[in-house]
This record gives sequence, structure tokens and C-alpha cells, in this order.
Amino acid sequence: MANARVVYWFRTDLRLHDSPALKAALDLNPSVLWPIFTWDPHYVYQARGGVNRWQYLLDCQNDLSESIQKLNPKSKLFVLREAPQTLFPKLFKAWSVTHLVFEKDTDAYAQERDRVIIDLAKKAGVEVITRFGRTLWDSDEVVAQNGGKPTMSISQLQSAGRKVGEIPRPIEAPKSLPDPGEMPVEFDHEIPDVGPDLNGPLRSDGKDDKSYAYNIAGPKGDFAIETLEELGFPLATTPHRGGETLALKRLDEILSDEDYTATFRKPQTSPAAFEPVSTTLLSPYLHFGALSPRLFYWRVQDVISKRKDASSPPESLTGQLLFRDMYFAAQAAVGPSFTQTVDNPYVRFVPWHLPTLPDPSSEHERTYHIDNSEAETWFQRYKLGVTGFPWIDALMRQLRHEGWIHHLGRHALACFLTRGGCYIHWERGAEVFAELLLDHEPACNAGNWQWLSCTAFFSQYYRCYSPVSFGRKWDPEGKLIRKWVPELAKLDKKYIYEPWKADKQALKKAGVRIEGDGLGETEEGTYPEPMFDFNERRGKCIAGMKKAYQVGLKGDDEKVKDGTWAELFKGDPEAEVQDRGDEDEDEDEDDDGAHADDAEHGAHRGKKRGKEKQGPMDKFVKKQKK
DNA sequence: ACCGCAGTTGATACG
DNA sequence: TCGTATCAACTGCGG
Repeated sequence: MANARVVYWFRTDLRLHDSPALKAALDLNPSVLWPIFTWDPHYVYQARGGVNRWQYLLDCQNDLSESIQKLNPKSKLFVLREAPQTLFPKLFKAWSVTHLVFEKDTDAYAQERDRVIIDLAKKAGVEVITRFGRTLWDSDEVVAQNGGKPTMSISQLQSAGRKVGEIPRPIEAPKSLPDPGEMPVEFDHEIPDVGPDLNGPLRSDGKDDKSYAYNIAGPKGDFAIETLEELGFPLATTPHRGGETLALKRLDEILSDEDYTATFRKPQTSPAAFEPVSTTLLSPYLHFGALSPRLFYWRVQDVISKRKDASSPPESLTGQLLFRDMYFAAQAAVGPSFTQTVDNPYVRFVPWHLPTLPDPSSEHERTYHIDNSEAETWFQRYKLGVTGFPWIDALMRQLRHEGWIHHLGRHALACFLTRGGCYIHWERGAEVFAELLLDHEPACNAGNWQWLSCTAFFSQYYRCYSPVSFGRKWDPEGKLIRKWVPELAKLDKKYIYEPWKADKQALKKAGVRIEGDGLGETEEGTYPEPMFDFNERRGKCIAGMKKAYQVGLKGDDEKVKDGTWAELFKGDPEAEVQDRGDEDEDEDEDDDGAHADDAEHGAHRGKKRGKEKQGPMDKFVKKQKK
């Protein structure tokens, strides 16, 4: 088809190596090919994403653009600053497009968007070609081979995968690219109705978002890649940088250490290691498509097949890719409800604190019900890394600053927030990770939170990570804590995981005082008190989980939605703290709560609610709710 | 229907 | 410092 005029739409496949969709585009032998990226208001405004991830995306875009230019100096990654839903109909016409090619996406929003785009293309007489390249196997095919059911275990994924067929071998990067055609954009620039700007708080100048202040081709009319400044964001803090070139270099480095590659066992890599980290750090590249999972898989496979002592899935390197596929295929089968409890038949209902509001108004950000002010305070302390448990705080601060922590560190944080400490809904934790992780993948994130909260995939809730001994096992000196919680840098290793036990002398020597809750203004040279007695909390959590397992509700149960689940949890202390239903409740509207002696607030305050401490958190809640 | 067993990665006490 | 038994007992799978 020598006269094909092809738009190649890059989305989550920011690479040239092993791209089945790009190959399909080039197989058309087009006379003209435009490599483009569109601005999507959903991602700019409505999907909360930290500055670190924005920078990583820009890195990937810039690297891809340079690689394209090397193949054809006339070409590059052309960024069009308009929503694809309004842009494409105009583009199809103005550029006389014959084909639109892109890699299939699996996430809920992306699927909905792509259905619209495919429909628009059809109306414009443009042929749409899609290929799957985001996972080892096409998730829809895996689901079909798994009897239409979500893959809930690695063995299910493996057996379904075997039926789908051999994982495709990687495809070479193109050696040349056609010229882009003319790119007239003399049509109206539609500014979308963006709705709530969830990323507003991240922007340097808040209200003054300049994202759409330029024309479709950017401030210089050259389709340049946006900058953090243009998006209104401050500088990123992460040291991790994106782009296919770096991804392939990093992969080469890993593979050059044959022993590491062949004997990799995930549970035995340290969550406390930094400089160098103990795992590959390739997940953010996978997320942005700068690295193809199949390329990764086969490069590893080719190294380890020579060795008899190689580790095997699920612990091995390739096993990590299988977990990713498992979550993608599970999401493909369950659908949009996969990332939540409500309507999800595969996730267990547990009466966690801070549950998602049953019917959030569409005009507002999805928010949650504050059933318990103590839990809300715990959650705020957790998010800021001031829980008073140094291991937890170090991990959270590393996550916030670098956008990446080791998988076992994520376990520790997830267990602590949910079934092993705070008894707060896993969806709250998933939202924190969704914002902060460079490698945030909705399916993997939700799946891992379900796993760690023992609501799906995993069920041994009595195995509980201790915020003290688990960290100490990996890092007895407390190096990770010393790096990320500098207040405690000089504390003796005897107390580094539990500074509240340190005697006056040790604290004085370390130059730190243990006081306060870490919120609001904190004094120099202080570190907060632990927000609860962990062993006491662990006991309550396990008892609560036991009850929830006995009750056995799943997310799609009517009782979950209509609130009658509460009757089934009578006698469960953790659930009764929720205090739902009767009387005045509505804590989130409670903006002028009077002061109460906080010390008396145990876990069982029963009905004596409504008079909560007015702290900095109340402000936060109001702001969040708008 | 029943039983036994495995399940990516625990904590603790003890020798 | 290490290996090992015990803890208290879940689900899903396969025979």
C-alpha cells in the first residue's frame, strides 16, 4: 500500500524496539508516516500523577523523539496539544490520513477512549490497526484460555499462557522511517472541559495552568514535547530517568551479570538496599513502554537457558514478568471494577476504615468516608512518612522523593496500612501509590494491594509484617532509615527501629527528641511518637480479618452497597468503630469540631463521636473535598 | 464429597 | 549466627 498515509499514535509504547504495532504500521509500506503523541486531558488533569512521573514520561518522549530523528532527520515525535477525541476527526481530514495505528491498551479509561477513537476513524473512512505488545501474552487471549475467568494465581496464568502459545520473540527496531507529510493545523483548537484538576495542587502556580494556552503545535508551532514548566509543575525530585536508550542500557548491565540474572530470587532481594538497589529498576520503563516485556523476557531466557542452576518462576526475573501478566489478565477479565471493591466479585469485603464513598458525585474527585477520625489521622501521618515507625517512614519518604521503592518495601507499607496496623481500606493506599510510583500500573497496583490486604490472590492474613523486625532482618544497622529519616541518623542501632524505647542518654547522644505527631509545624531535632502500639493493633487487625473471612462477603454483594453488611459484623470491635448509620455521623462535613482530649481516644470510642480534634488534617480533608 | 497439600518473599522462640 | 519447629488455620486446586 504505497499510498498509505499513516498516523502512528504513541501512547504507552514509547519505544522503537519490539513494537508489534509499529511494525504493523511500517508493513503498510506507507508513503507518509507521522509519529505523534496527543495530549490527553484525562492524564493531564484527572489522573493524579506526581511530578516525578511526569518527568519520567517527558524523558521517554524526548528519547523516543531523538531515536526517530536518527532514523529520519525530517521526523520526530510530534506532540499535538489537544485531546484525541476532538483532535483526530480534524486531523484525519486535514492530513488526508488513510490509517491510524496504535498499540492496544488495557486500562479502563484507555479502552473507553479508544472505542471512541475507533468509531471516529470509521466515520472518517480511516482504517484502524492495533496490535498487542504490552504484556507477554495478549491479556484477552489469556482470559479466553482461562475459561473467561481472571487469572488469580501464577499457575493459572502459566497454564493459560501455554495454551495461548509461545511468547512472541522480539521484533527488530526499524532501520528507517518514512517522511512525515505536511502537518497543517489550521483548524480550531478545542480546549476540553477538563473537569476537576486533580493535579492542580501539584502545579507551582496553582490556578494558572498554562497547559492549553498554546496552539496545537505548541508555543513555537513545532510540535515540541512539553516541559514541566509548561505543565505548571515544579522540578522533579527523583534520580531515576526514563527513555528507551537508558532502558536498554540498564538491561544490558543486568544481563552482563550472568549470575545475578540466572539466580535472581525476588524474595531474597533486599528492600533496604540502595546504591545499588537489589532489583532491576526496569518496571518504570515497562510502564511507559520504553522497554518491551517480551524483549526483556527473551533476553533473560537466552541467558539462563544455558544454566542448570537458574532460578525459576515465580521467584526468578521472568517470574516477575509473569506476575505483571497475571494482573493484566485479571483486570482484563474483571473489567473496570478490578481496581475497587464495590462490584468486584473477586475481592473480599473487609470493613476497613476510610472506605470509598458508595456513590461519589461525578462532579467531585472520588473521595472517601471518614468513619473514624483516628484512622484519618493515621492515614495522614502515613502519607507524609511521620508514623513514628522509622522503617515505615523511611520507605514512605523514599517513595515520595524517588518514586520507587523495592517490592518488599511496598509489602511493608501495604500491610501496615491495611490488615497489619491501621485497618484502613486498601483503596486509600492504592491511591497514594498511584500518585507516587513511577511504575504505577493500575492493574498491578490494585492487584498487589488486594494481595497484601488479603482481599484477593492471597489469604494468609495471620502472616503479618512487623514494622520493626521485618526491616531489621534486612538492615540491622538501619542504613535506609538513616538516609531517609535524618532525624534519627545518629541513633544507636539498638533503637533505630523503635526510637520510643531509647533512653534519654541515647536520644541526647543522637540529638533527637521523640515527641508530637509529626503533623503541622514540627520542631527541629524531633521525631514523632509511634502512632499506636503495633502489637496491640496487630491483634485487633487479625481478629477483624478473621471475622471478615467468616462473613465471607465479596465486593459485588448487595450488602456491601446498601450498608447492611454492618449487621453481619456485630461484635467485631474493629468494624464497630466505624460507627456508621445511626445519628448525626457525617464527619466529613464536620468542619468546626471542638477540641477533645485526644489522649482518651482509644480504638473503641463507640458513639461518643462528633467532637474531634481540629488538626491540620481537617484542613486537608476539606481541601480534598472542595 | 472429601482430604491433603501448596501457596513469590512472616514472626518468634529455641538450641 | 544460623536452622528449625511452631504459631493458627486461610483458600484453591487436584486427586
